[in-house]
Amino acid sequence: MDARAASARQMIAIYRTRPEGLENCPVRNVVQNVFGKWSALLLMVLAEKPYRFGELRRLVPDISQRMLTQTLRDLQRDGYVHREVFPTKPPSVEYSLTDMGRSMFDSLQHLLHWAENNVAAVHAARQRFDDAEAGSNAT
Amino acid sequence: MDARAASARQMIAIYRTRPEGLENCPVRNVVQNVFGKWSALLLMVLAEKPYRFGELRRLVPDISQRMLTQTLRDLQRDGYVHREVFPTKPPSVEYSLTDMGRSMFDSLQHLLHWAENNVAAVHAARQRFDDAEAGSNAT
DNA sequence: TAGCCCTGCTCTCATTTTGAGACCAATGGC
DNA sequence: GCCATTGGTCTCAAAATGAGAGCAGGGCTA
Repeated sequence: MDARAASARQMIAIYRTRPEGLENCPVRNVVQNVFGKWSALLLMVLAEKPYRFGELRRLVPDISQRMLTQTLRDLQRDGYVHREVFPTKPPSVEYSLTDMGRSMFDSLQHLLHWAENNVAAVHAARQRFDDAEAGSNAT
Repeated sequence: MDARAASARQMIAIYRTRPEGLENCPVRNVVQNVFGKWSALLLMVLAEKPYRFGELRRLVPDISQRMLTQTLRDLQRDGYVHREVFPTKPPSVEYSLTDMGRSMFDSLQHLLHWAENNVAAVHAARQRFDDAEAGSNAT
């Protein structure tokens, strides 16, 4: 009917033509990395300006060094992030968004803005759900 | 400078004012659920039309029944999905997008469309990365 | 009336992913 | 010599996920 339904049908169609399974749906394959636990947050930080490894670590203190390394490498592999090593002593590494990363982030921004504008509505929905659940449990 | 950087700064600012940690960043808290491994896919399917539990299971065969139940409950809790039980024998359950779910999905769509249009570019970037890595390993 | 199937789940256990923190090499300052 | 810096990797524990059995309540068929 509308673009929304058409897109869903298209993705489902792509999906169902492949008996091998959903891993082969190309759209999902691309989106999956952006949906990683830390990906969006790092992209958001890097959208502001380039940062060094240690700076990212300080800006996002609840990420482990291990996951920071891994997430940055995944984003670099997909072409969203550029990694540049400077021959200082000790060597420093700077991460920045590529043009493709900026292009993708512009699309991601719509969802982030929706979230900013609807935090209260989502929290209200959660509250209603939890209250209803507690009520039915207490019966 | 632009909206992109302003939004990042805003989120980082919200974040840094809370010594308790990033879990309290309201935007991240909301977005996290949409970024779940199966959330976007289910939203996309439900954007087409309402479906019953078993239908969703057949449409997305590589999701486990456990994760389907759990993801649908999370989406329902956040107010994106409506769950309705019909008193048939045996009872059947229908899941559909709420108005809020549709509103959110419209924002998510931008990213999905970007992915559809850039699958080839991402795959090319991955190929370059993997080739470079293999080359440096073989040195 | 026994046995089997359907619905939409939940429970258990194995595998995978993530987190916490130690360790590393090279260098600079004291 | 000794400790701190850089950007990592390695190991082991905890958490999330997958695979598959079990379950309740009915309707079929025989």
